[in-house]
Amino acid sequence: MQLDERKYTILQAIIRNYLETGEPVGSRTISKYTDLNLSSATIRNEMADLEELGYILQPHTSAGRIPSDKGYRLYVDKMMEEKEREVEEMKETLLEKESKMDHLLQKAAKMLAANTDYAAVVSAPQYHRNKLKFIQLSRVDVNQILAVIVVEGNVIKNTMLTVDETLNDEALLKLNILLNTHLNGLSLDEINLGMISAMKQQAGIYSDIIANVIDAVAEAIRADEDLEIYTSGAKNFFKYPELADNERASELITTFEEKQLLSELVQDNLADENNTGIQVYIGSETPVQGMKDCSIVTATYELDEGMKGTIGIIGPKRMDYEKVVKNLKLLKSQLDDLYRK
Amino acid sequence: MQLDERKYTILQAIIRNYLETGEPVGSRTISKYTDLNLSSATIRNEMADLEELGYILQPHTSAGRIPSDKGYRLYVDKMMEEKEREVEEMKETLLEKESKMDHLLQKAAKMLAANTDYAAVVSAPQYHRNKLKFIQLSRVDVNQILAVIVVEGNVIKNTMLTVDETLNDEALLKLNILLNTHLNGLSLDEINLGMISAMKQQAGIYSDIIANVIDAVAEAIRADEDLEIYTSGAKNFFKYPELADNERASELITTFEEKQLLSELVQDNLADENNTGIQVYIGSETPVQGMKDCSIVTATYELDEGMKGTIGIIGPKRMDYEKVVKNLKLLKSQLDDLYRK
DNA sequence: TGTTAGCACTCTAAGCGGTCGAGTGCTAAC
DNA sequence: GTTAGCACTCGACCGCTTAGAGTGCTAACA
Repeated sequence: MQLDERKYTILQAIIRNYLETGEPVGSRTISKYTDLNLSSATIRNEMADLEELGYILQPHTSAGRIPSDKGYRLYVDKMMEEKEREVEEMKETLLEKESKMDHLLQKAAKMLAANTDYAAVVSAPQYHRNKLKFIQLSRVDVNQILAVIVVEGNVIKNTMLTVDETLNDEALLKLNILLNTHLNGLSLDEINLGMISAMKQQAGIYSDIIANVIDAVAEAIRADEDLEIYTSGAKNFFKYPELADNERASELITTFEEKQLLSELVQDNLADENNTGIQVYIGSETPVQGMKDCSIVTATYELDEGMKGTIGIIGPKRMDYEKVVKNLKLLKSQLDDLYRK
Repeated sequence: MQLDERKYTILQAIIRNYLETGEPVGSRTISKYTDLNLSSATIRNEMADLEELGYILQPHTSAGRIPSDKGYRLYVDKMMEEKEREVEEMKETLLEKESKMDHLLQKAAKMLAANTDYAAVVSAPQYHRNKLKFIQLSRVDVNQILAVIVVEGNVIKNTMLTVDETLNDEALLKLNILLNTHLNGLSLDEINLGMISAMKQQAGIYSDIIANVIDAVAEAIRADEDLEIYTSGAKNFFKYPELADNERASELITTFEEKQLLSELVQDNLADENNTGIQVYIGSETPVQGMKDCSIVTATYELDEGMKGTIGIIGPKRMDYEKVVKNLKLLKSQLDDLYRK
């Protein structure tokens, strides 16, 4: 058996209706809902076929049908093709250029959640190709030294070091020069042990300081370890009865609170090199444990060469995919443009 | 009518039992539960009195009694007197000295939530008496200057400035000296407009840079504007049926997610100057909207002179106050000691 | 051959009445 | 002052019935 034009129209009608109501939909409803002018009996025959093909499910005998994951998938794939351009003309920068990245992203998540009535996730951009740009040690107090480390992409890391020996300004200057001449422009892979021990030797009695700074450098470069994730709209889960029962809600809230559990999602998204558009995970397709009853739609934005982050929406499987995709594309294009003009 | 010894014993028994079960407790239960050796009928009489006095409530005729806010309050006040010392001997540092403050506090919240089975809140310490300690401008790129600002208490703020004119190293050094000689050791109140314009004049064509740096300084000093709050254990709300119904849960989760809504709590706590111990808010006493059905227990910790933060537990009114107080005192003493030895 | 009307069947949700048990207030007796 | 006893109240629970939605199947129609 094949999925012909009419079957797809009926499937589409079932899904659209189910998205609205959240209730299983029956043959009579479809018979009126579409302009196919078919009786409920005919629809029933087609529905039996669609069920056999695996696109729809019956929760129990004598209930209406609901879309299966496979059904949603088909629907989403077809829909995505159509909606491609729609967004282009809506581009207008709603986001002012916030000075602080974290505020900006938190605000983006909030906006996304508010616009869609689903839960939203935004990950801070991750910096790949990370090279050290600049190191500076400064005296802050009689026995305290501040190390400032700047990595390509202007990620800044500060570390406070306590020094026992009162190291004089001249020695500090030397250390600064030593660090910068050796390390500038290098990536993590390029900083090897030989280099480090050479530097330590040159630093003499201050080799401890070098060791501490190196540690801080390593931490600054692989910043992806504590990937920052912003969320908003957890309360929206409660708007959809199929997610709001205690057990499920508790699981979702936990995942949402322990933001690191969402990192899978971000990783999965960024890993996909040639993924320029929108990614949709339906039900069990999800890379995140504990969200099997949800659908997740994500997009990747790119602030600057190599600085990629993820934005996403989490909601019930019967989410309004069109609205979600539109919102994500919009936000994506805004973020993409933000630092590029 | 007066609250005598026996009435209090009965009240205590009612509360203890209710804490365990979450169900209204009847006279027969109390008759057996206590060692007063009174029949249920006598208990009933006393309970009628306690109800008249406002310490307990009857959800409906022929149901058992549950404690009122006033009843909890009495119970908590008495309990607190007794538990004062118990904690002292348990002090052992479970928290390793984490290098990163934010990680440490997030971990503290997590621990608190895990130990108590309630939701936990931890606020990052706020720095009062804030004085500028150190400013440094460094060239990072041909037209990029990094400004590092260190405030007393070693709060560090970085700002990246883009400069049009290619300002040379000598000029940069001058600006550094200018900034440090004028501003070091000053608090926000002490930096006035006259001072700023004098500096701008001396800076000549680089007055823009001074202006930008001053802005960053102002932001660094009043860091309390974006008070950082860490939470954990939102899922625990679902363990208590009286909080887990959709509407209430949604409200709680929202408050918990929008952490800024919890700032009232922190402010309230810190404002109370001579509050050295534990604060308990029962039901409607709460300073946080949307937590009227909860009890909140908080403590204030002090990392270093003037660096105060708040830790707290949010749970149902029938929370295990003894356990909660013990845990908070423990964590408080750990945090207090952390940077003091 | 595809479409449709009709019918018997299934299953759920909702309403109803009865019963049970926990708990109360009151009264009278100790 | 304490207690036993009793009538009363009220919610939880159980089983039953009913209404309604929706199905699958069959037979008739174009």
